[in-house]
Amino acid sequence: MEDRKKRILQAIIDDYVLTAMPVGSRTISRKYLMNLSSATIRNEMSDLEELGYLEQPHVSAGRVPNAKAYRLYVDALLEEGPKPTREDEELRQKYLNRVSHLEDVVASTAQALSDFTHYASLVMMPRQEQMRIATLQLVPVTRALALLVIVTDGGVIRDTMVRVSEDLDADALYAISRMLSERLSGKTLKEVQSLLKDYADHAPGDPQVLSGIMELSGQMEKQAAADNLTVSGSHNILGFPEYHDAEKARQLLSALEDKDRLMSLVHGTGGLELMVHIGPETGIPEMTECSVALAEYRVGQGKRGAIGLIGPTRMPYARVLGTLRLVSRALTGVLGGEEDAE
Amino acid sequence: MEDRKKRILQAIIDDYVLTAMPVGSRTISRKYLMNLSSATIRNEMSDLEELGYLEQPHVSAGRVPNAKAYRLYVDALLEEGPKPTREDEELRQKYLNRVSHLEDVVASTAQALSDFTHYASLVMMPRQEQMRIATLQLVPVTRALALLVIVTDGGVIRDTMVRVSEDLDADALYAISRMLSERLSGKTLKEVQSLLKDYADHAPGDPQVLSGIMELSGQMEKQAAADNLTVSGSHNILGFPEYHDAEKARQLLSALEDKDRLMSLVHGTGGLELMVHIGPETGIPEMTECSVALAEYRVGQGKRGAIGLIGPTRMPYARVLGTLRLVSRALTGVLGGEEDAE
DNA sequence: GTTAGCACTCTCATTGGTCGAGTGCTAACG
DNA sequence: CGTTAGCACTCGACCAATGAGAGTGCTAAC
Repeated sequence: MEDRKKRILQAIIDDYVLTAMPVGSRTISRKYLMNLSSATIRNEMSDLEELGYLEQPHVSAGRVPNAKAYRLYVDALLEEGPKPTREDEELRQKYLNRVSHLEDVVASTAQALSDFTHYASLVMMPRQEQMRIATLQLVPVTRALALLVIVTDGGVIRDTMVRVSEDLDADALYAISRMLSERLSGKTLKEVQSLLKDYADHAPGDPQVLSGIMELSGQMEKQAAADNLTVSGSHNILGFPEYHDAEKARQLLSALEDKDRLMSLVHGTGGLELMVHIGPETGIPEMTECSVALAEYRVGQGKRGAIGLIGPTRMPYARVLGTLRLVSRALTGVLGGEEDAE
Repeated sequence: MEDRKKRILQAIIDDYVLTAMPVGSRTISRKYLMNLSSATIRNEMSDLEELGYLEQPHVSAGRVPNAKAYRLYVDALLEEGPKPTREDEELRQKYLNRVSHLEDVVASTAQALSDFTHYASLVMMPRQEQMRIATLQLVPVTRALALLVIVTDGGVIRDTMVRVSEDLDADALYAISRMLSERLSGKTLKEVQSLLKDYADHAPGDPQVLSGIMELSGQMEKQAAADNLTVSGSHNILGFPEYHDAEKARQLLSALEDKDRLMSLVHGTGGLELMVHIGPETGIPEMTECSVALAEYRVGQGKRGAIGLIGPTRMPYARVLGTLRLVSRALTGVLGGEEDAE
């Protein structure tokens, strides 16, 4: 595509991002490309429409950029890499002085992110399967119930109740814990499951505990795949003119509450630091008019989570991606992922 | 107030709950109280307006019931007690076969509640301060960090990282855990704090651990007051005609994300099983046009949490309260509170 | 005390007309 | 040949006028 067409398309996108109104040829000629007349712009716009980058709501309205247009724009963006703005710096400052649980850090990051950008934000915790067990301990709760606490290398804690035989006292549980802990540390959950199967034969511990752990690890795997995705600040969605229609907004918001479907979206982040799903690319019908920008963060060795922002397709992608990249790097830094912050 | 006035007011409320439109005298005379003419109703309505139960959006619209009207209605309702409907039974069935962590049970209850009723739902976890410690255990995480797990009598688990001196190995930590556990079990968090102060003098354990626990219990108290309130299904709000205006909806939704303010609302449930805040009674400006119905549930001895539904003031209070009561009782049952389910 | 009837008020949806923004096309220009 | 000026045309937004409908308050009769 000729350079001029690109510049015009860019101008249209910029203006549309700003105003959320169809952009006319005259606007472009006056505000963006003063050396060209509106008639010329009209011709080019007509071409761009034919190429599939623009759409016209009705015959005498301006043009509106397309998913295809944003995609072109974003792809260029992703290559050169956005640079942080002053606001980003502020956000970064605000947040660098906290150290705590993974859950808390990530959740409050999401909160801050949505408060700050006025978009809805999304957080996916790292998938638990990939985590390796650091320690494991049984804490007695009642005579027949114990809490199995598993600490993983990323500082993530998981726990579930397991039923234990009644004649095990605290000391016995501790002994079992130590033994299991020694043998299982460094393993992933998947490995634990198969290991335990063999193990059950030689059965040096309480068989009930073993089966408890078996059940737990299965349960944890299931839990790992669900639940660890949260959306916050979804009310920000309502601030956008494209969602002034209550019914539309309702549909989007309920789609955002359906974690399972969102999950599949976030999953597709095949190893890229930044990525964007534009409109229909999300694959979720209710989300054809909005985009999801995602950034990956890391915890420990190679465990990946994601944070993201959700807004109308008409997002200021450069800004949004810049902020996300910054925050995800800071997260990775704070959480001891292998990549350096900044 | 005369019985007839009450009946008319009731009819107005019923119709308004159904239609969300101002109710005229003719409607009442034809649909609800066929033995009275519209003129009579008009006279009564005029009286009711003077008494402060009704309002007129404009001179020739019908009447709209007031917070005061709903209050009268709900008070009567609370006395006689609503009865469960078929739908309630269905909800109850759906949910009786789960046993798990407090957090999970309560959260999924909230989810189910909002899905089912199509209102936004709210859950408050029991205040942690009131909880008594059952066991306490230190789980080593790294050389210098341990996870302090506190199990309370209600099966609620809290944990935080504490820094421990590097020359304590797992066994030493266990020994400390046992000792602390023995001395602290049965105490509330408040008590632990003051106890530890005295305790620090005789210092039989690692002083670092002690100060860690001190810090933690303070932290937990703070945490207890925040964070344990969640709202789900808020998208349902957008389904109501009174929130078809995007700006209004946005304000309400952001108010619902402000846990602190909501907290104060829920707190006022001074020991009643059911309660309702109608419109301005909520004390939250953004919520003058909606009501919050709350029901209490119990965990262990005397620890109280709350579940609730949030909708427009024009809620079908009888249904809503019935459902809430049912669910809260079931919750209390499942979670081993002292009151019996059903 | 209740009701029928009537005049009055106010909202809402409809209609028609105007305005302005924006397009596409054509013809002229460098 | 690309660019531009000009013009006719289209379409939505806005406005005012209009009329129907819903609902009220009041009065007088039952």
